[in-house]
Amino acid sequence: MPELPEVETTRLGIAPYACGKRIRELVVREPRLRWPVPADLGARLRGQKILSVERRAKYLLFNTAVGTLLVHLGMSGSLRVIRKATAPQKHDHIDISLQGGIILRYCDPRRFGCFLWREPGEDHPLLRHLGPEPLSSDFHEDYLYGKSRGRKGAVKNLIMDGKVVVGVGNIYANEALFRAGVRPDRQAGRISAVRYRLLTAAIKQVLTTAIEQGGTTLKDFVGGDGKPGYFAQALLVYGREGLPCTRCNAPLRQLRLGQRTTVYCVACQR
DNA sequence: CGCTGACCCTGACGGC
DNA sequence: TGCCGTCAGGGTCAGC
Repeated sequence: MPELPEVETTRLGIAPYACGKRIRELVVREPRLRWPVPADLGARLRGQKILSVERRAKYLLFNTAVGTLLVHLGMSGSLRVIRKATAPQKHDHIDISLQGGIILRYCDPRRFGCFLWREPGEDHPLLRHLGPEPLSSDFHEDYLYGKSRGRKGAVKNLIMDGKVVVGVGNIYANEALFRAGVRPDRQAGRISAVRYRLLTAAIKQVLTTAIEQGGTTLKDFVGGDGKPGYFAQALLVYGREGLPCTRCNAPLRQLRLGQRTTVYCVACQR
């Protein structure tokens, strides 16, 4: 489920329950995630206080004095707050049991997520080559324009490339391109600086709005009914193939780019 | 270095 | 009902 807004929503939802608490134990029912959960992860975390919960790209970082627990939700993962112990369901692979009885329960049917360890000061390979955060000032029009020069691939693939900018998943790539009026399959290197200004702004806007609306999902999330819920945000193109464009009424078209479904308006996006 | 395609896994859904 | 193919919001990696 998670795109960046949902990861951020998750972070905001669990941080108040996790920060300052000690980890009682890590209960790993299924270690076979994207990479195996390290066998000594529980031993490292036991008794450690969670000093902060940060996010980098779509990774959640649980910082302790002895190192950092690195969590990715993959495609289908969720991490929710369990107030009173209930029986784990089918794909509830890991519990982070906290002092005070709260459990952070990790569910991930497809097991594309991960639980890994980072030593203090370590330059972790999974984080090493990540591009700037899309909502930071490091991500700006000149930066994206510069990155695009010489690239022959589709612009949609460029903005979904984590080495260029992190956190732009398939849904929001589609949405941002529509709002910026840029065709997803256009060669990245052949788009003007002016249009990269529009695109950069659209990416920031669409993610900001989604995070704000993710905030409304927050209560459900923390309340522990387990419903990941999706953003109430109206998606203008994603999932609307064949339906009329909200701007010009032309039927939206679909194609595949980098093995991912792409929807756009032939008339509005150039 | 840039780009493409394979791959990791389960579940939902549509067609027959 | 059941079986089969297709698709799904993540990302890494090998190979050219």
